[in-house]
Amino acid sequence: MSTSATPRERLLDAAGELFYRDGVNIGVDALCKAAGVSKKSMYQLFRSKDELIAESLASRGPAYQTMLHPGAEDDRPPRERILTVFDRQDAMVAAGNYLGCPYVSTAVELKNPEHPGSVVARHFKQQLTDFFHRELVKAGAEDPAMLAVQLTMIFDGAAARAVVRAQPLGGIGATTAAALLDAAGVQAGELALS
Amino acid sequence: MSTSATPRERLLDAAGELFYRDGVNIGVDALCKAAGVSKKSMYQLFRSKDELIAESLASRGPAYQTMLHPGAEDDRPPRERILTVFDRQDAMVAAGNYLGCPYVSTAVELKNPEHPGSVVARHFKQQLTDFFHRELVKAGAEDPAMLAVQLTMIFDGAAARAVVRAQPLGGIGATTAAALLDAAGVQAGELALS
DNA sequence: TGTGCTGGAAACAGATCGGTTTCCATGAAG
DNA sequence: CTTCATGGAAACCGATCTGTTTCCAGCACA
Repeated sequence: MSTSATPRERLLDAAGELFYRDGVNIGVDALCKAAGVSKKSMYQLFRSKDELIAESLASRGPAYQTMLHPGAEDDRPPRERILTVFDRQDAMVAAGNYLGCPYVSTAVELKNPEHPGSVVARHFKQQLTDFFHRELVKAGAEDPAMLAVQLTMIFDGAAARAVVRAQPLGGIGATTAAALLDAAGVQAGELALS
Repeated sequence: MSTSATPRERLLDAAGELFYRDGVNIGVDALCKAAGVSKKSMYQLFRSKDELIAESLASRGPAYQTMLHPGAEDDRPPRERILTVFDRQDAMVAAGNYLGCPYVSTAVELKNPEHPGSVVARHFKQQLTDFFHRELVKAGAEDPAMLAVQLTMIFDGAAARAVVRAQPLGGIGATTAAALLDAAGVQAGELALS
């Protein structure tokens, strides 16, 4: 437990990790202990545990996206940029420390779709769909909106396979996404006709 | 709370519903109250709450499969029989009482893949894959094993969309499954060349 | 040296957790 | 009527839950 970061950052980090690994039902005591922060401080920084759940999900969004999405400097064609997301997910599954999409898992545990954490989860899923949509528009796909949703669905399906520990079938997410892109005519190297 | 069924049946029914609706963290007190059974009786019938979780999941398997899979009397070609699963899932989502696949959701909440409930979840997912596989073999698909896994993945992805309450896109599961079947050459009305 | 603020340690509160036990109403068998 | 097994109601256990409060060590600043 490094004391370098501020108590708020330490709490958000510990929350992001423990809520993901042990579920949102982990106690505040364990959380504060892991963060090296007293409960008093925690309740001064966050109104409630529910707010901490939402804030920790939101705070990890950018890092999570950087981990999944290819950067702007990656100038490969849209199809490759899209498949990169699935390749990176596959790599996390293969590494063995992937317990499903943190946003979907948290939404599953919270049940209530109006919970602030569920709202963040919905927002993040939309951002993934938006990324796919942008790439598909660049590729000149015929129905980018629907295809983007389909890709997001495959992403979450692959995550579910990891959760239930189904017999691993390496690269099944990327394979399926590629099949869908093929069917939609988004081919390797194809770019918009701009 | 009907007193007609045996205490065991009442418990399994209540558990199946409440664990699904409120999550496996609901207390045994609330559960027994809903089932009209005392805790004493519950702990005579089941060794622990964990065992009740697993048994309730297992007991609901057949009914859940009957709800999703087309029956043997449905003699339409494999492609239609496969798409029926997604159509029925879509119907449940549209009806508004669908909170995701009970087996995946429970596995997400339990975290531990060795938990008896997680084992049942894994088993059920395999059964869905097996159903797809049988139909794909009947249809003479080229790689039925992989395609069956892909379809299961789409099923779980569609379930995840329902959980996070993503903007509904009617029939997206069936549409995607159909696109995949098209790409694999499993066409409407096609049957095995037996 | 004295003052005031920050924040951790820990006790506390009231509720609930999984699980066990006691007690008693009921109803069938002799 | 007596006897005995069933099973519900509810108390009880120790642990843990979210959230609050008290107390005090440390430290910047005058």
